[in-house]
Amino acid sequence: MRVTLSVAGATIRTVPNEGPILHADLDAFYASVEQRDDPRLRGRPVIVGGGVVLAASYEAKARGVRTAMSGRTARRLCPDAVVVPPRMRAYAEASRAVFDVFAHTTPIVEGLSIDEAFLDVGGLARIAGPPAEIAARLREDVASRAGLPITVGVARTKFLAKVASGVAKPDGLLVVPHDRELEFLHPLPVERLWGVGEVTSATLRERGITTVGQVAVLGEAVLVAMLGRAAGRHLHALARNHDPRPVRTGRRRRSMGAQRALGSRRRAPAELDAILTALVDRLARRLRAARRVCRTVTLRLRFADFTRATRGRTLPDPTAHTETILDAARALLAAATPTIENQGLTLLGVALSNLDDDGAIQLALPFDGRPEGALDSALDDVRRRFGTTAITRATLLGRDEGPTVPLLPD
DNA sequence: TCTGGGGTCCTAGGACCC
DNA sequence: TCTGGGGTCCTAGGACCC
Repeated sequence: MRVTLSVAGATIRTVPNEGPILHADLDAFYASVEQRDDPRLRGRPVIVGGGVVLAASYEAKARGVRTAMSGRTARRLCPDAVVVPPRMRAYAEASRAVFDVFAHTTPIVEGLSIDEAFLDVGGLARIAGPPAEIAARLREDVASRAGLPITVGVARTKFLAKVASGVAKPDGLLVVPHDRELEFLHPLPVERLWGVGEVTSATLRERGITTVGQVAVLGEAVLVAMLGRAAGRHLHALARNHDPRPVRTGRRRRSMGAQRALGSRRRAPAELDAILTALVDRLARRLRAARRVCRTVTLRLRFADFTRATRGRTLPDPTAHTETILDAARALLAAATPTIENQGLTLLGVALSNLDDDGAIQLALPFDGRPEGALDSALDDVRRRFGTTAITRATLLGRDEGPTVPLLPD
C-alpha cells in the first residue's frame, strides 16, 4: 500500500507504509520563532545570536551560515542577514506549546531537547489512523497552534526515525517503510549515524569507510578495536539496523550547568570571583526552582590555547544552598589558580550533577535554628516578584555584566 | 573561521571495602 | 611476607549532540 501525502507548502514525500515511532524536529527553531513573531523577517535571512550564531533561518543557511559559526564569518557569507538577540523566554514558551501538541498526540513522548522529541504512536492505529496520518496531523497542529514549521520522520526504530527527519528537513515528512529500511540506510554517509562526529568520522574515513553500508559489513570486534567498546558496539548495531531502544518518558535531567566565555583579556582574581559568584547564584536558583538538589560541583575551565579542564568535588550531603555550592566552587577555583595564571583563562563554567529531588533530603538546621536555605528562599521570592535584577550582590555592583558584543555590528 | 551555551554518555585509574 | 577478585564511588578527560 502506498499513501501519498499532500500538505500545502511542505516538502512532500511519498509514504508507502507505517512505523510506530515519530521523530519530530522543529526547523531552525529560534529563527522560526523570530520570523513567526515579526512578519518583516519572513522570507529573509535571519540570524539569532550573541557573539556567535545560535540559529539561522533557512534563508541564511542557504547562504552557508551555520549554527556555532562566528559572527564575522556569518557576516561575510550573508551581509544582508537580519541579526536578532536571542529571546530565550519566547523559545521556552513556543517549546511548551509544541510539546502540548505532542502530548495530545500520544502519552509516550521522550523530549531530546527544547526543539525535538520521539513519539511512540504504536497501538494508536485503531483510534488515530496509520502513523503517516498521525505525523501529517501533528505537523498541521504544530503549524496552526504554535505557528511553527516542523519536520517529522516516521520509522520502526528511533534511529531510523531520526535519520528520516534529518533527510526530510526542512518542513518535511518522511516515512521509512519496513521493507525498505536497509535500502534507505546503507547508502547514507557515515556521519548520519548517531554518535559519529568529527573524530569518529575521521577515523572511519581514514580506513576508506564512508557509507553506513560499509560499516554494516564490518564485524563488531573490528569496530570495537577501531572506536572503543561502547562506540564500536553502538555503531555495529545501528549500521545493521538493530536499534531496540524504546521511547522513554519521564527522563530527568542529570546535570545543570552555566558558563561564560571570557575572551583573551586577563582577568583579576576579584573579577573571576565575581563571575563565579554570578554563575553559582544563577545555577542555584535554577536548581531550587526545579526542586532538585546536587552533590557534585564541577568547575569548567578553558585556557588561552582552548584546551579544556574540569575540577570537581562531591559534597558529603546534597544541597541547593547557594553559599554551600559557592564555597565548593571557590575552593576549586583557588586550587586551579596556579594553572590559570600559567595558561590564561578564556572560559569559566560551573556544573552541578549527582542531582536528586529536594524531597529526598532533610533540611539541616544550623545553630541559630533557621534552615540554611532561609536566605535563599527570601531572595528567590523577591526575584520572582520583582525580577532577577531586583537584588544583586554588592560584589557584582558596578561590574559590567551586560550583554556581550553584539553579533554582526555594522 | 579563532571558536557559545546547554546538555548526555563513556572510559580509565585510584581509593576503599568486603 | 606475599597477596585474589569483585564491587562502588570519585575524579578527570573526551566524544558527541542541539
